[in-house]
Amino acid sequence: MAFQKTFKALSDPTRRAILDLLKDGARTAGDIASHFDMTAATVSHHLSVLRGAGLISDDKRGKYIYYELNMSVLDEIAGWIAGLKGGSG
Amino acid sequence: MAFQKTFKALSDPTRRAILDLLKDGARTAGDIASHFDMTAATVSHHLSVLRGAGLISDDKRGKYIYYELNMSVLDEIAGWIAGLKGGSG
DNA sequence: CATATAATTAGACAAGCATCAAAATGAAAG
DNA sequence: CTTTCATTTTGATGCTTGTCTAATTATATG
Repeated sequence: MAFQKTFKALSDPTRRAILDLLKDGARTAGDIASHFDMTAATVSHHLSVLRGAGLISDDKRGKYIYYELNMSVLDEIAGWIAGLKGGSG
Repeated sequence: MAFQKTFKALSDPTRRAILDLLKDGARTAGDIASHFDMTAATVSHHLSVLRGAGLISDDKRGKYIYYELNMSVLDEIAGWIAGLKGGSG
């Protein structure tokens, strides 16, 4: 499975905070960046990692890029955890 | 929450494989190490990271140390994912 | 076109991390 | 007590990563 990118993406606190931010709906890159005490370039990098892991998707509208949560990959993670709990299966 | 150590621990493929190995029951450090193409010292380091994250617990019996899965931390991760899916709550 | 705004990309750097070999700890057995 | 086995710890090394500044792309507007 392609868990590697996903877990790597989730291992950074800023990236998890971005996901938390997006759970209420899509936001622009600038809006997201304004919530963190780091440069827009750094946040853009984090968004790129999240996108590469399939955790978010982007939607360009004019000057803005809207980012949105992508649940399916998170479902796979949840499934993996459930598998650990299930025992030998 | 103290997710940071947990997600960092899960971000390495060897450590996830160790958890997969332990889902069927406790194993000694040597047994675990024998499943990987790396030195016992390296596997010991990974076990230490997993223990530090609360993902496994150890049980020393004589010459051997048995490691065992610890589900409660995984439950917290699953809960966090569920929270993302739930929306604004 | 020139300017302003939104966002990314490029390049550099320090901190962190996985790995190994070698040394050290701890427990059992001769 | 010395040896052996199981495991960890130490110290070193090269790769990865998060961050920044500066430069670049892309879109809208005067």
